[in-house]
Amino acid sequence: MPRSNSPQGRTGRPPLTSRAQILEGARRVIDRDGWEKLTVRRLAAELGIGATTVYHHVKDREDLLILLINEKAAQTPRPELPADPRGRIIVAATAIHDTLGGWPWAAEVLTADGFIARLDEPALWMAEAILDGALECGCTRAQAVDVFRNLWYYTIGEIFVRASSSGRPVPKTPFFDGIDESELPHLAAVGDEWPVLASRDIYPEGLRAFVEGLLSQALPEAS
Amino acid sequence: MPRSNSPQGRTGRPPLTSRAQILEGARRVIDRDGWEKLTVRRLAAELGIGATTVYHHVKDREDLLILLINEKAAQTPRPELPADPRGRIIVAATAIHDTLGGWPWAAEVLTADGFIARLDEPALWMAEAILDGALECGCTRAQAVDVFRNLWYYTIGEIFVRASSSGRPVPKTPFFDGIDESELPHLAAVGDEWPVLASRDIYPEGLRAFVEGLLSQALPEAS
DNA sequence: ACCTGAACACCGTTCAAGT
DNA sequence: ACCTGAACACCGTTCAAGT
Repeated sequence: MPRSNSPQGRTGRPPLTSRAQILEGARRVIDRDGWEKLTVRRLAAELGIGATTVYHHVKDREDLLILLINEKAAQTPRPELPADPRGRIIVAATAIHDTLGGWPWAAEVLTADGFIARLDEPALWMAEAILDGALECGCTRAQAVDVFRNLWYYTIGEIFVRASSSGRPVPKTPFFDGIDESELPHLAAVGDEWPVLASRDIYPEGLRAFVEGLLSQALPEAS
Repeated sequence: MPRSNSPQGRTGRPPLTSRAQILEGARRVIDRDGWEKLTVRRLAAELGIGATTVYHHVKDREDLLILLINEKAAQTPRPELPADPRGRIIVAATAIHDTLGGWPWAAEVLTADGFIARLDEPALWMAEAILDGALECGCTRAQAVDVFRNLWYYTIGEIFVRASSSGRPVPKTPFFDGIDESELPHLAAVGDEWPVLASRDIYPEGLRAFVEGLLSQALPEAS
């Protein structure tokens, strides 16, 4: 796994494949076949190289995904951050949500512990903005990190559910079939309405509610 | 995939393997080798049968996991539900969290759209309790479903992150290495403290904050 | 009706060897 | 230094055939 910006003294066979080409091929596979089909072997086939060659340019599959995420983040323009600190938190969390919404596979890699240390600066401004907003609201540093983590859990959970729901057959009706009405009256009452209700996007409102709750818990006597 | 409780007129070769034996074997594999190792082939090997035989008793891998979840839920005792409706929401969500915390693989299957319709009654009382609590707090039915979904996203997100963090090498220090201090001052200030802060369990407090936020948003003028 | 091995169409990763 | 095919150790699932 050589660095592209290696020191002067190069020797040996010149590279035929660059890291940039690998990332480009990965993007092509994702765009054409969907991210489930992005495998090391298929990527190699796309580039017309041996599967093993890929391992000379990226450490492993996870490394490939992290590189792809950082590249994507670098290309995504940052939204304007409002003056209101709560607004900044909301805008930053929504930016995470929107970015990952189109790339649900990224969420998979981003659940790993310490993932945040592997991200580059363009991907980290969102975390910074959330910390900044929470601190300006009066949170301690630890509380601000808690706010970030809690919003992260919520956001990633929503994306996972959305990701595994899309591309599935529409749930059949009757929905709660054979449910015990006396034991589960409310679920029975919702019944076939469930799929309809569950298809609504509630992230923006849920996020707002969560931010309110987190801040008022952290600062019970705020001005 | 024959039903165990099939009607009287049975003919042909008697079954050597039952669905119950399959689930038992699956539990053994999970307990001994970890859930990542629960594959159809390994399960068959555990039982000393051909991999293809498994498909006579369960539809596919996902079906196997759903059966396992329903079995687990049936064995888990239900906690006492407090009289306070908010308390009921918290207790039910915490029960989901605790149950899935030990079975992170279940979360994978439970993100699928319409998964809730495939659960049996013992697994559904938690959803019922959350709806019940929200309705008693004055929510409409749609709002109550929103409360459930939002808490579900948060809970499943926390479990995913926890699951992929456990069993990993402890993140190296310095944590945010080579970070741009002028661009990301708060992240730089947290620095090596991040892994310590991130290892704290914040689910209970986050849940409480979220419930507060959701209910006060749904009922702005509540008594 | 139930069970089977063989086969299909894949995975990620390592290793010794070639250029 | 870079690239390779072969190999290792797996996957889920289907299908035609056996008992």
